[in-house]
Amino acid sequence: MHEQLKLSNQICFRLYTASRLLTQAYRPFLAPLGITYPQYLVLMVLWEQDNQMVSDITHRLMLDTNTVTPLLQRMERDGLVVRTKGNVDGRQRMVSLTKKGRQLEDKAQDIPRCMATQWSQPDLEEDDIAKLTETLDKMIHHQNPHTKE
Amino acid sequence: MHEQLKLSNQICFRLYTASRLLTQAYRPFLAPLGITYPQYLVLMVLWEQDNQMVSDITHRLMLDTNTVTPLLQRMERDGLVVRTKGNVDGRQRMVSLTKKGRQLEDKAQDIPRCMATQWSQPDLEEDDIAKLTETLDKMIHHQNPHTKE
DNA sequence: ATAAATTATATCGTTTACGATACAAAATTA
DNA sequence: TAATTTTGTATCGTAAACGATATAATTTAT
Repeated sequence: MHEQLKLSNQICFRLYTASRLLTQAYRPFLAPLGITYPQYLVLMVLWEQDNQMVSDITHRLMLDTNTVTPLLQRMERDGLVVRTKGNVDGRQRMVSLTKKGRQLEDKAQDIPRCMATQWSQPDLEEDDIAKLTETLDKMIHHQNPHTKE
Repeated sequence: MHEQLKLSNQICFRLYTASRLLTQAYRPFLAPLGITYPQYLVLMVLWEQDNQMVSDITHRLMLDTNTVTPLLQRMERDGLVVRTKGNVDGRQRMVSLTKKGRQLEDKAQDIPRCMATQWSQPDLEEDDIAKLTETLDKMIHHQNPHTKE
């Protein structure tokens, strides 16, 4: 048995699992709004600044168009956004919030607090989260094809 | 603009992104073996101990059967495992490595080292990884429906 | 023992991810 | 300007995830 091939030694497995479990924890709050977690991410990008190009969103979320385009198509189908052809550059598509998409921001307002409350626990301190954030940011920066040449 | 709804404040987005990017980093090493990352996880479970029930695998990976069954079916199709009906309990299915599946362990042997080398970097210390592991384990333990009543 | 409830796994439908490829609109070059 | 390359987005195919439901075998209750 190769020691390094044990599941218990795998950082990636931990990230994968923590990501899945935390995303699952969002579901009860997102389902009533009729959105999924990736859709929530797109909405956060647009709530922060409306009318962005598809490429802006892909960069922000570090995803590719082949993931984001269908995601946006479903969001358009569900009346959350509209996609209009860019008039400066005909290849680009501008993504804009609909009224419905904009209104969701208020409904989503409490989600961060709910989530924070839910997994506040004695053995997981503020410091741990800060350190986690810092380390994840380093890893993301290191791995992200956009941030390195 | 609700401050808490900024992407930059989202731990879950960081986990999601770090998980994706790190899984992507495995791909160049796994593709030559003809396996995906989730399949690699299943193999690690079986390399550690062969002949496990589907439920053992789902528990270990903290996944559900509706994810694991199709995963195992693809692995059986690709000749990595076989699934036999349990003779003690007829509902259970025992998953066993084939010769091919067993042989992959040697081929995968260097992957952990390759991965470690690849993202060893000046600003990401041994300590950071240890702390990350610890925090993720706490989060996973807290969120995992199996570990809490 | 027979019916009812439980359990282990499987199936189905929808949404993500992502590699590979296609396509059309710029930008560049010849 | 016509041909070529590049770029932004979309499409296609495959593999995960996961809620909901189905199925079959085991337990429990009656």
